[in-house]
Amino acid sequence: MTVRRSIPDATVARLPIYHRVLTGLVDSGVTTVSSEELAADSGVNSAMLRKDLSHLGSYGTRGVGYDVDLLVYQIARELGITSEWPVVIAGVGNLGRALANYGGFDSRGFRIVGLLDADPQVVGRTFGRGARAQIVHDLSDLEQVVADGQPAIGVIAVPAESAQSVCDRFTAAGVSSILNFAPVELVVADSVEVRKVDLATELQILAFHEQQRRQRTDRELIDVTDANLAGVGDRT
Amino acid sequence: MTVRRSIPDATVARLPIYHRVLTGLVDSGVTTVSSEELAADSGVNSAMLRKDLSHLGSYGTRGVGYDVDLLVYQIARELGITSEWPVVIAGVGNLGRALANYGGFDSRGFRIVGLLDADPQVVGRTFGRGARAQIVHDLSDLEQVVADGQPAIGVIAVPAESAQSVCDRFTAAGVSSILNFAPVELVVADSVEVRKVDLATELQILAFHEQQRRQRTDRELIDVTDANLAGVGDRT
DNA sequence: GAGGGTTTGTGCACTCGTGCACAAGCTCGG
DNA sequence: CCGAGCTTGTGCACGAGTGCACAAACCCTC
Repeated sequence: MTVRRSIPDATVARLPIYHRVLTGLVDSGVTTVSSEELAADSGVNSAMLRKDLSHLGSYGTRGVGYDVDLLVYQIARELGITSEWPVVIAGVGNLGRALANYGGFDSRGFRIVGLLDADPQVVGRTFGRGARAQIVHDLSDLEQVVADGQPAIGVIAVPAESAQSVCDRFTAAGVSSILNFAPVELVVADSVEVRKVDLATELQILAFHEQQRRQRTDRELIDVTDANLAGVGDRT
Repeated sequence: MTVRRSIPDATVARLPIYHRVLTGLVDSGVTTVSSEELAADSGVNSAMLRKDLSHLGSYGTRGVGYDVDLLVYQIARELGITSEWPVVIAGVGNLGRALANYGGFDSRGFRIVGLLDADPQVVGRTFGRGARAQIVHDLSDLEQVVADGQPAIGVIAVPAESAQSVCDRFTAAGVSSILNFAPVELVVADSVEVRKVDLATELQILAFHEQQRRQRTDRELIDVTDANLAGVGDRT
């Protein structure tokens, strides 16, 4: 009798993927799926998928598989998609706009309740289509926007210089979860959770592995020890 | 005598952060830094930082700390920032534009050699400021753009439906590293490395923890077991 | 030149994540 | 009603990552 709570972080990070894949299956009219199929579509090992799902409870049927509708619902409930999450976005540059226009938010329970920017040329403009349209407020009205919309999640898409300041004001206003796109390490109280997405870092990790691969193949061609990397110079 | 190669993945993922923080220190005129300080600025444990850096070699001085300039160079070399990495971006929506305009690319060795989009209204337009300006090519010219620019890294910022197709064409044309922003699990050959950034997933992870926190505090207020969630209601 | 203070580099132990392999349990046909 | 054939759920072992704690090594002062 495992206590339902305390799902491993690694599992939580994968649940949204399963949920997305399963939603696709629902649209395709599939009603039952095996761990093998779902794992393949999600790009993970089937044993890991079963263990992940077992943390939510025992919703599969041995010899058959999982009921797609039931599984979608259970994952949605665990992730909190069943309720609606107000989100506020600071910084309406290209990145902020990409988020404001992102179609997948509504269906996953997120609702943008405020856009903020410091640029007077942007303040007052409207982004987002149809019912999701939102006017951009001045960044100085942050506290008021948070008070009105009561967002639990704040997105920081402002330049690095102002990220910490916006973060401080968010947390002071009661925002307890922050998604940070600015390339700085935010300092926050323990009660606040921060997740970071750094585009340059991701590219650099790819570049590193790319370089490793090239050095490896280089070494297979000409078998020279790399002891003398004195002349660093141009890698043309 | 550890063999220089085979740096742990977890370390590789942090090197870009150290590099960024150190670059900031250089700009501030700092010449020497201790593991304690650098770790604090990078948001990690100091022992972990020292172990990370030890994988590059022994570039610190006991009793003193690390020479900032030397460390910046060594990390840059390890990450491959010393050479230039051509990058091609497919999809010039808000996200693709955010990348095209991102200022931190040049300084980290990345150079955009091609922008691609399927929308005729966007093809032919120019994005990026000054010397980084780039004309948007038609997506059907992907192979030609890759042949001309010889990019090692391809960024996929197209809608989910066309992501796999673009990915296949990228890899067929010789791109061996892919950064995927589309919410799909790409299927590729083993020789190709894919990294994924999914905005909705990040928000859902935050929402999950937010919900956990609320349930925890709720339970402290009213101590009711959640055993009876039988009446789930309509799952139309 | 010697000793105190400081900081790096790393051995060690612990935790977490992953995947194999198999028992438990379901369905369906006879 | 029973057995064959699947598929789930999980015990177990292995590997990777993390952080404490300490020896090794350096600088500076006297």
